[in-house]
Amino acid sequence: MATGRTHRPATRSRGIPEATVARLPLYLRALTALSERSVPTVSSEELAAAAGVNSAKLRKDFSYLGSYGTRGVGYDVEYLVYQISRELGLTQDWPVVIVGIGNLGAALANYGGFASRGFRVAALIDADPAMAGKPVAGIPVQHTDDLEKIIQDNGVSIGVIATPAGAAQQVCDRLVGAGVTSILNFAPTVLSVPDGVDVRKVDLSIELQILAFHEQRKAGEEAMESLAEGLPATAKGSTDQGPDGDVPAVMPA
Amino acid sequence: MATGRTHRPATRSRGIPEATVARLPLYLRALTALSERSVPTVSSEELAAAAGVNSAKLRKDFSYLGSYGTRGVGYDVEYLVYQISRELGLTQDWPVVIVGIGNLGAALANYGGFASRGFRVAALIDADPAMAGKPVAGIPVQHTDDLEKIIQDNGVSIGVIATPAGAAQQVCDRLVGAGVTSILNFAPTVLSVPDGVDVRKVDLSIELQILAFHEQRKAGEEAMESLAEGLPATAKGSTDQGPDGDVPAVMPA
DNA sequence: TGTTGTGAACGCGTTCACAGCT
DNA sequence: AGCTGTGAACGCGTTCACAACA
Repeated sequence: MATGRTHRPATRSRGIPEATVARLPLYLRALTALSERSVPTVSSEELAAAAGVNSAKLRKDFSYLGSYGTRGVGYDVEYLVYQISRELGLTQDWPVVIVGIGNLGAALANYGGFASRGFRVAALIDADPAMAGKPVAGIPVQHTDDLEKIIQDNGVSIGVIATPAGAAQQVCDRLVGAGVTSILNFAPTVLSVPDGVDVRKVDLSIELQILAFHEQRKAGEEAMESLAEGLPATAKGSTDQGPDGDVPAVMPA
Repeated sequence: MATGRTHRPATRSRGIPEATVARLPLYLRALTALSERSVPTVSSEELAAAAGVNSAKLRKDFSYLGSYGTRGVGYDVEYLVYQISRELGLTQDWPVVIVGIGNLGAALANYGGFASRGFRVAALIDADPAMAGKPVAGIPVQHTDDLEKIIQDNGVSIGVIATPAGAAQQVCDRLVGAGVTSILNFAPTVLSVPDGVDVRKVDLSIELQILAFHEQRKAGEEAMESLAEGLPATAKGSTDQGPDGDVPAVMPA
């Protein structure tokens, strides 16, 4: 992946697996909910259930951060919230720009979960001159011409691309040129970026296609079950019942 | 993950790895672009570059589908488009409902990539009576009360949840109760569903937090490099330069 | 000659199961 | 007695490298 390669041999201990990183926000959300209910401690079992993972995985994940639990007791909620927040870099403020203020861009700008966790929408940028100055979610839209200046003035290192596919690479190049090193891409295109820049993508149509694949398979199985219908009902598989409940994880390159 | 477990021992050959399934839409997109430019064939190398993966991975992925290439030549674009579409179940029409027509729901309803590939927005549903009847993206919004009837009348098996977090589980339960077996969840909550129902989630705030983690790390490395500044400039690691260029991939739940 | 298809090696992530603390 | 922390086993996915073949 484009994820900033580690360069140095790594001092060991600073090696949190990517899969673990992807789950930390999940744990943090569950912990925050517990914190709001003033729950003082949780066991790995309870927290895992709330986050939708299994407890062994959760414990191993936490073990990469350090030994923050107490044997026989569980984890201190407040303390864990702090540790994970710190690990994720949420104790600092991250100014973010959103480029492309169409339906989606506007929705993102209005999204509450943004401000809540260390992220601040520093600016909205659109190529349409007619949009310029118009406030969206209380923030005036600025024109693409000023992109570089906006990035630099606000010290932005995270950019969100919500433009049409055709404009995405160009916007990406300008963002990167202006100093952005992390990009969240909603446009249905593969972005190419220099080494050291992280890209994560969110793609509605890909998600739907993956669902369709499984949906189709289910339909096929139903048909097969219909065929086996009249049969003496042997152990027909009963939907297997795996431990269930994994969570998607956007994997890096 | 909640992804439909395979039940039966699997006839072998029907075993396409989940990671491969997640990349098929990517290949399909690249192939569609080539097709529009009337390119007749591609090599694994070219196609892989367009899709942002490496060629060995692409060839192995295709090998799970069958032997659709020609040695010494490459792959026939049209043929591959068809094969992948069929494999993903896109040769049929998938009616989809979107629940929660706020900013995001409206953006999704307006999203063009929907209709393009086998998906059709069959209905928009919202809990706000004031929205009822109002058209969004040309489709009249219907009230939540009629959810079950809408699902059944339209034969919907894929639902998109774009409600606030608080309403998501309840909406999910009703969708599943009405027969939906695949859910794309935009609400920031862990949904619990019975076995056999697939859930994929798209979570802006999680994505940003993952980016923040890497961003923070980069800042840390810069600081370390500053420390090494005055030094005689040994091989300072030169960003290692791995084969580079992968792309994130949203993994299933 | 050029490119696919794939066995084999490898590495990462998950799960198991239990030793180690409280 | 209870729950965490983790070594070890396992399985999936990626990468390598080359044989097969048009």
